[in-house]
Parts: sequence; structure tokens; C-alpha cells
Amino acid sequence: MLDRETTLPLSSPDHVARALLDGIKSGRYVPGQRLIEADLTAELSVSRGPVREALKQLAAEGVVQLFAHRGAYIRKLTRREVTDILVIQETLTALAARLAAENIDDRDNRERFQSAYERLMSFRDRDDRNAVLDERAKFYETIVRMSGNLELSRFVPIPQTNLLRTQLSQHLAPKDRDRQFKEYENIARHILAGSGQNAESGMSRHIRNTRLSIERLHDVAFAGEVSA
Amino acid sequence: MLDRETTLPLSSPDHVARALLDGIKSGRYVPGQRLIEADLTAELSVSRGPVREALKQLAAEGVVQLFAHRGAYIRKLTRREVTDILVIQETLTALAARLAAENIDDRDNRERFQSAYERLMSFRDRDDRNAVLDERAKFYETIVRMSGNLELSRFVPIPQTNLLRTQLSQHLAPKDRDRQFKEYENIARHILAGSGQNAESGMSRHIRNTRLSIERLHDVAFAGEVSA
DNA sequence: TCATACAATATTATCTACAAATTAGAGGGC
DNA sequence: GCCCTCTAATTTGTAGATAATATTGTATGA
Repeated sequence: MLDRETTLPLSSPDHVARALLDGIKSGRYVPGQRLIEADLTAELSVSRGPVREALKQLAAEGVVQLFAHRGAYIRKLTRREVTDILVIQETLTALAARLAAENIDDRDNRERFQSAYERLMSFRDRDDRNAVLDERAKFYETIVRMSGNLELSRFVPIPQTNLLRTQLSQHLAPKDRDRQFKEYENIARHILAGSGQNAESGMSRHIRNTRLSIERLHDVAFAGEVSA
Repeated sequence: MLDRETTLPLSSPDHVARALLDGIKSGRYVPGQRLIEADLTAELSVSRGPVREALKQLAAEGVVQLFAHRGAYIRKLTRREVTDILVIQETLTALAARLAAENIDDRDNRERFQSAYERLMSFRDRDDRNAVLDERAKFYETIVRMSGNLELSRFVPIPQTNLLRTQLSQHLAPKDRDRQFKEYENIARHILAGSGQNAESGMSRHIRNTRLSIERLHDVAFAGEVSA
């Protein structure tokens, strides 16, 4: 088990967690799918100890669900859970946007943000669904990092965002897409202007609109309420 | 290892996690303390597998810090980390307070809240430091539960709050205590009145004031910035 | 046909043993 | 006396093996 990338010596549990998150991002694992420990040990060439440690960690992060004696599943969000998560993300991401705006002139923040923003907008007219979601994630990560609040990265759960996306993005309509890009433009303008208040309210409105769009989706996009 | 409480069959990792959290609450474990896996296996009569799984979970929750090949430590918060966490808690707890106020007339919410509030206030003139902190935690838990947002309980990290308390509560002055009780009174009044906006801003101000008090504390209360 | 009891299988939960890394301390050189 | 190096002890990381539990399939009786 020492042939995996000679670049950096990731611990076995981290290796497993990484593989699962990548698998979710790439669609190889889908919400609701059961994860058999023995399969993971075979695929990743590690023993069950590290696999179980990784599953515990991911469960604590809300990416995986564990049931005693019944195994691990990629978490599938109910309609209720999606709403609850987005209500929380609304305030947290708005906070990040406000702090990012306030710090826009620190270090290389402006340069980095400008670059992330332009890369995101370059997908406005293209139609590469996976790539745009990737850039969007990096856009948010940049904002969180600029906020300077190191704890935010634990609270703004990028992993969960990947769940939301694999579970829901395919269902969103083109007009939602257009609206979102307009909102990114608005948010970026306020951040670049150093206007914390406007960045905060703009981001808040953006997440709220996204939530409302999602809440209008049909039931098939969600797990049944009994799943947990 | 089957003699521990005949009440409910907690899994071994949960047993370990519970024991650690209880230990933190009771002061048996203090921030910065190293946790030796072998010691935990001996004290709790479980093998190292479950111990390691529990540590991974607690690390993901921000209660424990893991260093590769160097073991696990009860997390000791730097000044910066305390500030960052409280900035986040300000928005999250305010959100919970708003939702709680909006739901005050659902089910037995009013009754439960009234009761939790009165128990907390009964400590206003007593001086039982540990007990009041316990009631305060229950007061917050009640608010979070009333919010109806099931995800909030994962994001409003009660375990971390125990860290903050063991690390910092002894340093707070009596006048801070008086201020806090006045603020609880204010918050409770707005929640009972079903006034979401006022409950939100009241809670926000309360957490902010607490943060400002803490930020005035001397360095001895915090971990050195290099600790991580 | 359906329900139930039982056996077989699959999977998880835990323990024990070994390997790798770090840390602590003794010894020797300057 | 101080610092470096090397060895021993401690501790973590991982693997493999065993026990306990849940699930599936099958047969039996009403």
C-alpha cells in the first residue's frame, strides 16, 4: 500500500476519506449508496482499521451516515435536511462574504479573488456542468479563506456542498443558472468595493434564492423522510 | 468490557467519546492534555480500535487535535481560535434564537423553554459555578431544539462550548456574570413574546459582548499561537 | 399462498499482534 | 559544562484474525 502517489505521504485514513470525497465529487459514489468496508479495503489496499476511522470522520462531517451493525451509506439528504442546511449556510456564507469584503486589501486577496471570480464567470456561456461546479466551489473557498476566520472552513462544509450538488444540480433549470450568475456578479462587485454590508446581504439573498429554487423541486430529488 | 451500565448498549467508540466529553466537562481532562491510547484502553476496557475511532470523531468535531505519529490532545484554543469560533456562534445562535421565537407556540415549546429559563435564573444569586454552566448549556440546547432546525445541533457545537468553559470561565469577572444574566432575561422575554427579530438581535448582542469580555482576558487563558 | 422458524451467509464490531515512527536518555566528543 | 549521536523505550499506525450481529434464503406448517 505504498504505491499511491509518491508526492505526499497521506495517512491511510486520510487516503480513504479523500478517495470517498473524490468519488462523491466524480459521481462514482451516489447519495444513498452503501459502503462495504471490505470493498473499500480491497479497492484502496488498506486494512479495515483506517477505513473505519475514515468513515467515523466523514460521519461527523455529515457526509456519511453510520447505522450500528448495518453499515455506512453516502448520506442522502431529505428535503427537510436540505432546507435546514441551506438556512444555516445562508448566515455563514453571508458572514464569510462580509469579512472577505472587509479584508479585500489585505495581502494578495484582491488578486486571488479577482482571478477566482473571472474563472467562474468564464463559464457563464459555456455549458460544462461539472467544471462550473468546480469553479464555484473554488470561488466560495476563496471567499472563506479571505474572511480570515480559520474556523469557518470547518463550519462551511464544502464536502456537504458536494452532496447537495450531486443530488440536486441536475434538477435545476437554466433560468436558475442565469440568476445565479447575476448574483455572483453582484456579490463580487460588493466584495471588490470593500463593502461588507452589501456583500453580506447579497450573499444572503443568493443562498436564499437557491434554497427557494431547490424547495420547488419535485420529491424524486430527495431522500424519503424515513431514510434516517 | 460489558459491565459498563446495563442501561443502554452504547457502542464502544461512543462509550469512549462520551467518557472523554464527560471528562472534559468535569475537568478531569484539561485543554492541552495529551491522550495516550493505551491509557484510554485500560481505563475504559476497550481495545485501541474503538479508541482511535472515537478520537477521529472528536477531532472532526473540534474537541481533540490529532498530530500524525505524535498522538491526540484535548484541544487548547488560541486567542484567535476563540474569537473565530465566537464570531461564528454569534450568527448561528442568533439564528437559533430567532427560529425559537417563531416556534414558541409549537407543541410544548413554551412550557419547556419557560422551565429551562427559570432553572437558569434560579442561579442568579447562588454561586455554584459548575451548576450554572450546566444550566446555561441546557438553556441553549432548548433554544436550538425549539428552532426546529435539526442541522443546527451539529453546527452549534456544544462540545466546543465545554472547551471554552473549562478554559475560560474561571477568568470571567462578576460584573460579566451580572451582564450575562440581564441578557438572558432580555433574550427570554423576546422569545416568549414570539418576537423573532428582537430575539435574534438580543442573542447576537449577548454573544458579541461575551466575546469582547473574553478578548480582554490576559494571555495566560489561551494557548500559544504555535500550539497548532 | 402466506407466514413463520430456522439455517446459511454476509457484514460489522472488536481484539490481538506486529511494524513504523517518535521521544527520551545514556554515552562520548569538544 | 554543553551539544551531538546513537540506542532503547514508548507510542502510534496498520494489518490480520476472531466474535457478534444482521440479512438473506429456504423449508415447513397452517
